[in-house]
Amino acid sequence: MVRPRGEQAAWRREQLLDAALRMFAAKGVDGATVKDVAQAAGVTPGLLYRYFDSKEAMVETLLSERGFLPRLRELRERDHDDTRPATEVLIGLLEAFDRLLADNAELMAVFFSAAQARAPLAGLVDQGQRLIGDFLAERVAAGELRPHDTATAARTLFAAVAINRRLGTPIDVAALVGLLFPEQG
Amino acid sequence: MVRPRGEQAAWRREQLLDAALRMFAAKGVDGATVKDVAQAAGVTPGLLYRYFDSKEAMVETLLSERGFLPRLRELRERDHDDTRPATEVLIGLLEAFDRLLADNAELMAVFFSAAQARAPLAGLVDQGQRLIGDFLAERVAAGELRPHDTATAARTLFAAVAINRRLGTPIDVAALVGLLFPEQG
Amino acid sequence: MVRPRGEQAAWRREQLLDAALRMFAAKGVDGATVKDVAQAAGVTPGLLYRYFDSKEAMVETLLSERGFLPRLRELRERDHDDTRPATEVLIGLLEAFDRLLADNAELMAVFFSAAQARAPLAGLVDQGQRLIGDFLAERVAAGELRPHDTATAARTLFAAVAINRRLGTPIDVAALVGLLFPEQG
Amino acid sequence: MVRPRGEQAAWRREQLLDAALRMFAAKGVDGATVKDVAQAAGVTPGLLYRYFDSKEAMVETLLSERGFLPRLRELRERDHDDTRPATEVLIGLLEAFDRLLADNAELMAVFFSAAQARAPLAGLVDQGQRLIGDFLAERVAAGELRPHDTATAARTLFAAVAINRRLGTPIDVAALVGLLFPEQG
DNA sequence: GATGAATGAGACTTCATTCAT
DNA sequence: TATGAATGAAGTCTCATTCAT
Repeated sequence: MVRPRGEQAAWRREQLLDAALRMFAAKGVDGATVKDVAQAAGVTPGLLYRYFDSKEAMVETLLSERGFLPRLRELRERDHDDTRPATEVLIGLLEAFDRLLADNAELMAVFFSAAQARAPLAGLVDQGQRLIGDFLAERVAAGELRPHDTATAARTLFAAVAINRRLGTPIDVAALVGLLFPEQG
Repeated sequence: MVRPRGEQAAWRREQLLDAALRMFAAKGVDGATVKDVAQAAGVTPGLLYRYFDSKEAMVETLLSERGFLPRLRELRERDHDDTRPATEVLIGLLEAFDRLLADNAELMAVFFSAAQARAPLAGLVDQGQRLIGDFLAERVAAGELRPHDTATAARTLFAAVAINRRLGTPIDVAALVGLLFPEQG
Repeated sequence: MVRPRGEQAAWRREQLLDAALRMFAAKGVDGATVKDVAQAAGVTPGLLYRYFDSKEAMVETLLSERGFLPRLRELRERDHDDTRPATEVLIGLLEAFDRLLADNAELMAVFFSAAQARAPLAGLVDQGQRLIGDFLAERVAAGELRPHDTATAARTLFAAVAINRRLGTPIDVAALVGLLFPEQG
Repeated sequence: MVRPRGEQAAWRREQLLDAALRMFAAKGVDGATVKDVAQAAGVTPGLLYRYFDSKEAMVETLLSERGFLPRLRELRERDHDDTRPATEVLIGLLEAFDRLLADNAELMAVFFSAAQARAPLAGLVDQGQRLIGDFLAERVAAGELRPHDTATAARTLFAAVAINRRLGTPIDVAALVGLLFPEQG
């Protein structure tokens, strides 16, 4: 297929992905029809096929191009050599992460809805946990935090933020950190 | 419609639900066809409609009749007046909970797959968190555990167990509890 | 796919093939829609898919199950040890062949229309030519016919009958045979 | 619609017809898309519609403008008062005809593929048979060939050449003529 | 109680055609 | 003249659901 090129084409492509994201999140990947997506974008269904090979391809594009990983990496780099106290940095990190999930609630929904999308979801979780775990290990190594099972701690922190955000009942990150590192408060 | 009655009918009904659960978990609610379910049960599609109004009704029945709540309630009652140390009981509780999720992996999948299943899922989480939260509060009141944000702690513990079980990477419950209550070890 | 079984199912299957043959012949394989075929059979399009995997499969079934080869073989066997004069038998053979094509005009049309159906068509021609060629060779060997290029003769006789039948301008078989074997008249 | 004029326009028109012929022959008239044709011509689909009303119109143009008749007429005129022996001229005539079909294999394919192309095909056959029939009649009248059913002979010769060329198994024209006119060898 | 042929609605997708640029 | 984004109609196929047996 010859895909449209040029500036306007790029814009249209993004617009279609936006619409797809919205509909897939709202109705589930299977529940939303190509017609739904087209209507949401204000075009006719046929047009989608000038930009994507299939509905399935739209989902994949969404998952890969709009995945969390790029933004997760940003987070990692930004907070890398922060000199503030560990708990403060950790709170910032978790809040940023929570915000990331909040901003991408629709994408989250697609992650959960996409039929065989267990892999990308696991990848997200894995990356997030590693990000936090590495940070904890650093600060333990630096003697700032008491020695502890940093891997389990990371998984726990991550899980607490993620599942509660997903359920629309965001957790108080400061309280969460205070729970695991009371001595630091 | 006249629904079948009697002993054999009840058995068949359960059999159909079993098949539905299996197929819905394996292929997603939308991905599994009525024919899939019928085949899995060794009957023909038409028969399903003598036991359920629609495919949709099968999902709802699964979600309500086979929900976690009954088994959650069992957990709550069983461990109510346990006299062992708090962390020990907590570990037992979380492990039981983890097992519950493991035993019902298929049901979990349906919970996540069914578009309209957000509410029941939230209910499960809510109940689980309350169960743990109440227990923590009890033991804080009894002076056994240090005063802390028991609600947040409950949500955290629950989340850590649930999400990791869901992802097929179960967490070490003892380590988890040790993380939140190190002084108790 | 579980294909219908039983007597009525077999009947329906044939009925659908009949309808398909009719429509494919009338409008061409590409020109006739599944809906056309279904309507011609007095059913809904969906039903076709209980009996055939796809439209393409219908064409293939038509070409293989309703091919000419079985009937060609009958011809061959029937006239094998005929003791009448060669030209008389030959005329009978060609007439039978002409009738075969006439009776299956629709199938012929499908043969010509089916996208990549060059192979079956070539097969038909090949068989027909061989049938005639073998007969001629026999009678030459028996000294009844003058020695000649029997292969070319067979191809010629076959072609003359076939193409003219196809074009709706059937040829006079006796005249045709008289042309090639004037001494025998 | 204003059709392009001028020299370049005429050239482009031919180029588009070339591309159409190529694609229609390769994939069948229904199988080849307008986009296929445009791509084969190195232009975009929209352009076709400045030169032709529709895809259908392209087929018709191909059938009428690129028909065999003009070249058939050439043949007729060229060999009109040939003084060579009848069989020799006949062989030349059939060979020229065979070559004509070979050169236009693609056009032949379109003739067979296009649903509505029965008429032009019949016309071709008719013209070809007449051409040969007239020649035979001439030579019979001149006393050079024995009296025979020249019409049937013409149809037979024509059919033998045409069908075998179409099937990619060209016939030996000299052998063919020798078959019908052995006394002339 | 159980079957499975049949339906009807709708899903995804393709493609000839148009039209603003 | 030429482009190619966009449309609308239609095509193939799937599937939840019904119903005569």
